[in-house]
Amino acid sequence: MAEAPAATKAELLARRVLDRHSTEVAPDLLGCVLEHETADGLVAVMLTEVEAYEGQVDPASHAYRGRTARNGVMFGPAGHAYVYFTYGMHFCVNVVCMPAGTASAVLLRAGQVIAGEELARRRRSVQRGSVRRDRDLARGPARLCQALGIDRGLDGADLCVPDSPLRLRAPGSERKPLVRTGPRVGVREGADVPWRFWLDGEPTVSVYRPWAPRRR
DNA sequence: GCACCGATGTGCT
DNA sequence: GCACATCGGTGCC
Repeated sequence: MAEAPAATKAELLARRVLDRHSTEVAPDLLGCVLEHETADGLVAVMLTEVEAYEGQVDPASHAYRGRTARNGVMFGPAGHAYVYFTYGMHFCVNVVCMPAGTASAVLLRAGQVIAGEELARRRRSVQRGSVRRDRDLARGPARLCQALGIDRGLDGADLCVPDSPLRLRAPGSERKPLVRTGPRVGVREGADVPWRFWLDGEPTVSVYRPWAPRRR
């Protein structure tokens, strides 16, 4: 019998770890592994960059103006995926934090593909050309979703149960690199809080782009 | 590496 | 209408 890939061995992340404020959960998600199993195979990504969004008290959060059909999952229990569609063509995935009734979530911005690299590369190459560098496979929130094959169909998926197709695993036993913080990418309101977290020296971390006004 | 810009759907003001 | 929790291509340094 074949040995299971290393990425599938670590234990699932306990829901209680996520049942806190996104600002506390976010740094703890660095080094964890998000994996998605489909008929095509399994892709696993070790998270290297995340951002915290604090719901109704955070003007940059989708939940700031209350519950809608789109953001409903954010108001549910911790440990589920909030997947949204943006810029007319991209998906992004969040891990929901805090108990039901309180909206709080961590946006998964980037990671390193540690299993299913061939499938990830195929998914990323479908839309345009070919991906040259390994580090670009899941560098950026929309690219991370594309590499993992995540879309709105996974909105609300439970990340903390073994029979779910989308799962979150605890970090490996290696010593975790230094966590760095800074302002969130691409937000105007709420640009003053350092709620972006990333692993120091990781080449998979996305490029920081401060919000800039649109031209016509 | 950086600046610019078009593609494109959805949820708001 | 317009602003987006974005990306990939082109042009330039």
